[in-house]
Amino acid sequence: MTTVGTGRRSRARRGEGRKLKPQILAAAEQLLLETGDEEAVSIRAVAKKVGVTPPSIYMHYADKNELIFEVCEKLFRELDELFEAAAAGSDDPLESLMLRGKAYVQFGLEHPEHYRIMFMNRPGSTPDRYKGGVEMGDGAFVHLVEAVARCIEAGSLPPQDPLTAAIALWSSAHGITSLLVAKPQFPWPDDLEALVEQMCRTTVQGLAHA
Amino acid sequence: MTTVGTGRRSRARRGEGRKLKPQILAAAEQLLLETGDEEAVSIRAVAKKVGVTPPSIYMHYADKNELIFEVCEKLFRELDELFEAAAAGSDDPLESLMLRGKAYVQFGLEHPEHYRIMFMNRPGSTPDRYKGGVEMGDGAFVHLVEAVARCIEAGSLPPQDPLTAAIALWSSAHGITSLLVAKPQFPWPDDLEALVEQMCRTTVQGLAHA
DNA sequence: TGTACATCAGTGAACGCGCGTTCACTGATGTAC
DNA sequence: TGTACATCAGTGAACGCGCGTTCACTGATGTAC
Repeated sequence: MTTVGTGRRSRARRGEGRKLKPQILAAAEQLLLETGDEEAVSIRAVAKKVGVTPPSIYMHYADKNELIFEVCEKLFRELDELFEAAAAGSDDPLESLMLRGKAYVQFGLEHPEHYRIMFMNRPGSTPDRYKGGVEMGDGAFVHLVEAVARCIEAGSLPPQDPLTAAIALWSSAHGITSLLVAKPQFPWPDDLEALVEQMCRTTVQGLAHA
Repeated sequence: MTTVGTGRRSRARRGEGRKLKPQILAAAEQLLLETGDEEAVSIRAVAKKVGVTPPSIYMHYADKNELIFEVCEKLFRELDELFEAAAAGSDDPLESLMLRGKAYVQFGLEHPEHYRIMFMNRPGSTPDRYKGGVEMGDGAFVHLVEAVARCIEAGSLPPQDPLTAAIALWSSAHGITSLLVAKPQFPWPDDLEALVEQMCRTTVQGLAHA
């Protein structure tokens, strides 16, 4: 467990109190990554990691929910950017769709605890501010729907509801990802990459023959 | 919150101590169902529900893990039986496969918290006794692989690895189920049944064109 | 048939833990006069 | 340039909570003699 910034932290100058906020956010995220355990991200643990006492967290975040929420918000933003970058890897719309799927699964496997929080958590633990907005709705999912629509326009997929098709794609990528994350000791085949590839291909294939 | 058995419980006669164990198990399961919250299933809450003091739980279960484990074990057994019954609904092997998928999703939607524990939980919370056995490995999954193999033998599906195909089917059913469970406030289409139907069909279709 | 005794199925009180959160405070820093 | 003062960025101690688990016990019940 490392401390963010200087080990022994000195109080910020007047007017510079805001500097602590991003450090708290970063500490929360790092803590999640290091421990791989959502429950390890407590106000007390975050405060300790930043090098500050627990009550001072409340100067920057109303409560624990708000902190966790901001962590998630940040992750979702990064996720969307990641997908767009991956999708840009091919000009063929169908191939680009596959790249999205693979990037999705790869993200999940590389950051299982992040993935868990984002996609496998009991709903309602997130604060009121989000009204179903963040999730997958704001960025990544909308972009996925658009990508599917482009496939249909280009004739790579037969005419169909892009929303339903996008849900199918998301579902299948999420399905394999979350099972791998939740059941690592299941007798999975050795070549995971091939499994993911096949899983994505099966769904795309299924949509192509809808 | 109801009490299992008589409200004011009288101590069991000598030699009849074993009678409490199944009641504890039932209380734990009921508590999960009623509250829809895994964290509500604490030793103390279970004891209260049975009408007994917390320490007496330890006469029947070594610790909390063992109790939770037995709850899961029971659920998995029931799940397997449910699938077999659903699959028996059609003689056509491919249709039978679809019925399995739909039964799977239906179970998840009807018992979201059970589903969460069984398929969306962090691994490692389960005790040592299970070595990857219970899961989906012992019963239901093996039966799914066999069902896929029958489809291939019958010529309903082209020759392919039944294990990989079964994983694809499980993944897609799990994908849509777990997303619906985890993200109820996502703007899902109104007709969920149609969505599930389509999801299953897409995957089967994809396997048919493998 | 009566009685001493071992056993069994629990009870009641307590342990230590980490948690989110609140409250009254402190002390360095900038600002107004 | 000097000083009183308000403000800001925190601190330290404590709150009440529910948790899993342990320990010494109790009192009814069956059994052996």
